[in-house]
Amino acid sequence: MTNSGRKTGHPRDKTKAEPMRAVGLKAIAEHLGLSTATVSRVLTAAPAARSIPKVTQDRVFAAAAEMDYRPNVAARSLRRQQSMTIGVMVPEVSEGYATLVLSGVEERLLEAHYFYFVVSHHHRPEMIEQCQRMLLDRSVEGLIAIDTPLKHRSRVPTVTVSGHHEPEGVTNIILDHNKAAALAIEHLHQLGHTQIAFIKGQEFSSDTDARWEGIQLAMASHGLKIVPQLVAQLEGGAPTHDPGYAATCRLLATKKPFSALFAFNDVSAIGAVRAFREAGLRIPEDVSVVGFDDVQSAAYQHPALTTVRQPLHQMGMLAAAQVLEQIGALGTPPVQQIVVSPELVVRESTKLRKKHQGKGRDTIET
Amino acid sequence: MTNSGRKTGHPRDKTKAEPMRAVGLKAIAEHLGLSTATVSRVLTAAPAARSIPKVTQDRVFAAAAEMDYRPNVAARSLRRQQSMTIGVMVPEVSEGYATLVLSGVEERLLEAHYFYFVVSHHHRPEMIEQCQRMLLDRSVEGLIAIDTPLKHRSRVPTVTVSGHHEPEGVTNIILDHNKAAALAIEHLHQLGHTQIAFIKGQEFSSDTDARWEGIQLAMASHGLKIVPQLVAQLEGGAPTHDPGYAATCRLLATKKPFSALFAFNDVSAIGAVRAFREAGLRIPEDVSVVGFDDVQSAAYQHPALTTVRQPLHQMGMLAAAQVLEQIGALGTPPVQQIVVSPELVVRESTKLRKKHQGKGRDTIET
DNA sequence: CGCTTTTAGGCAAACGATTGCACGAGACGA
DNA sequence: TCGTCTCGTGCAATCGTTTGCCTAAAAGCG
Repeated sequence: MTNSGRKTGHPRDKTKAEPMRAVGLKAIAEHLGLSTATVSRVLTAAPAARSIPKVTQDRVFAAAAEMDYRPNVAARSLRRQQSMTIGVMVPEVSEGYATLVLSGVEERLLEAHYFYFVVSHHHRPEMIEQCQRMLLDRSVEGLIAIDTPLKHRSRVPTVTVSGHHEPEGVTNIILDHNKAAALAIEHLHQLGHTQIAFIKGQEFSSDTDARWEGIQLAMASHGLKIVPQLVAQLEGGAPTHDPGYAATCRLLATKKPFSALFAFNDVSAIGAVRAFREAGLRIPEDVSVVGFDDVQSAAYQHPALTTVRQPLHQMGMLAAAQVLEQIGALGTPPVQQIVVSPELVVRESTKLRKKHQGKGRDTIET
Repeated sequence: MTNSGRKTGHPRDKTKAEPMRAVGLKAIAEHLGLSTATVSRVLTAAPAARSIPKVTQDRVFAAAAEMDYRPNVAARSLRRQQSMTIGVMVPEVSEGYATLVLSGVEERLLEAHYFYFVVSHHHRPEMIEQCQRMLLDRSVEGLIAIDTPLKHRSRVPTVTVSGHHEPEGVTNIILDHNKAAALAIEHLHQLGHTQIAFIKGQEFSSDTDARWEGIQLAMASHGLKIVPQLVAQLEGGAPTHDPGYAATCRLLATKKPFSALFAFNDVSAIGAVRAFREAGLRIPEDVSVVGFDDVQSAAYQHPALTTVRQPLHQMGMLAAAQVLEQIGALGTPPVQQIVVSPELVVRESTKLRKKHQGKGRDTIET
């Protein structure tokens, strides 16, 4: 595929093989004429360090700084029985949704000096099982599952982001899908749209059902009917716009008229836009399109996508905060569910419905 | 910002407090009437296990499986002095470029049973310094720096992806920027474009200079001149299309005519497209645009972006492979540089130049 | 002045897996 | 029959920190 040329390697660096073992407590202790116990207590600000006089403490700190002491994590983990690491499971690393959440997770975790392992399972059920185990084997202290359905809970605190029907004991960070659907439907309804088509999520996506229920509720409360032929479901797991494109083609093939589309997520919405365009339909003049998530590229599209924004970064932070809380059993009690609110971002892909349609695609409200 | 409602928490699970310590070698050994030494040797397939009879080995394996033995990573790391973990530094986790590389890294590392920590530095130099230290403190065995300029090498094998001017001893996975530029320029030239505008990368981006040199070479070899006014530089670190938009506005403000733009990356190209459109210019009819990287959303754009693709996933795999190789001092010798080839992906944003321009923006070749 | 605290810090046992060295028992060659 | 090997396994030290328990001097106090 791509040629890979190689330049000469640098010689295996055997020069001045520094046998300089990393400095440990031992080294500091000897250097100071103290015991490792004392040094450890000072450096970790252990309660027992209260009885150690200020001057000694300062000597220890000074020596540690000067000798550039770095505690050995393996030893510390072994002794303290904690790894300062949590595991994160995602469908794909390269995809917009998960990485946005991930950035929130990272931010919050690093504050607490925790690190995280990421593993992706590409929606393969046996893989997600395996991921869970691999992470536990690495003795993570907690698990965050992003858009990942868990079969059973683990021994460690677990929180899911956009999980549904999770086993007992796992905390779920979830979007208020009813509100989300209401936001979108209300927006479209206000613009005069009554014939609305939908793209449902893939079966494996945890949000699919909850969102659909929200849509049904919202449609009903606006006195609108869902036309079965105007509902298409995403198929295939690839995180590309193709499924959305295909679903939209199916929608168009039914010849049922509609003036607006509410897609399951932004990337399928983008696929839909392309399909519409190829069918000679203009966005938003002929069809209004509402996406979901508000991934970065939604705003860059032409037309810029009107979408329901999920506070993904914040959800990541909440997830991380929850795990940390449950690990440390800190102040606040663990909760079962945290629901966050969506936000409608109106951009260019939605527009007031034409009263008299030009293409025979729209219908006039009765 | 978003309301977060909380549902009742599940009670702190104190029921049947399992004091069931995780099974260790000790447990297996006792259960079998052997010593931990023997069990360890069998399970790790240590050389000394050669003298252990098959039947004993089988008993050990059986017991381990049945008791669901999981080695304690902390203890193993402590003893073996290896963490089976490598550290990855990226500018942002949520951004397309880095995550694509990351997915390659992950794929290759997991095969070798290695995990990785990710930290992002948001282009802040003091942060990248700190990241390096934090990762080393976590005793990673190797470092991968993605689009991240390193000040000095670490004690561990280090490989950069798209790094330039790196300190001695770090391996660099790099794109053939001369070829990349040649691909783009040649494509545009063949389409009849001679007045080409450029968007250079931000100063902090490692690729900026190498790419620019490639462009100069390519332009010269095609007998084309680079017009200084037609060169704008990206400013600001945000991973959004705004810098590209702004740069393009500056380009347009010079009133210098041009019929094609070669952007530093896809997201800036997308920003450029928007700027053009707002200025009443059509893509590709009035201006051809070439992006760079081929991030996911490039293909979803309207018009779909012609771009120079970097094999990012593969670069990630190569990076991971190099680190592993250098860690294990396996067969192949370490190399200083691996260069991969770009690929031109022609989509919809470039087009044969009009001979007689409609808007007075183009020039006729002399 | 005796007695109880407090102050200051050391000893040594964990934590769980790995590994160099050793040891007893049978096999084997002289 | 007496070494000498190889086989099969165990002992115990080690990796670097943490921490419960201890000692010993100094300080407080009635």
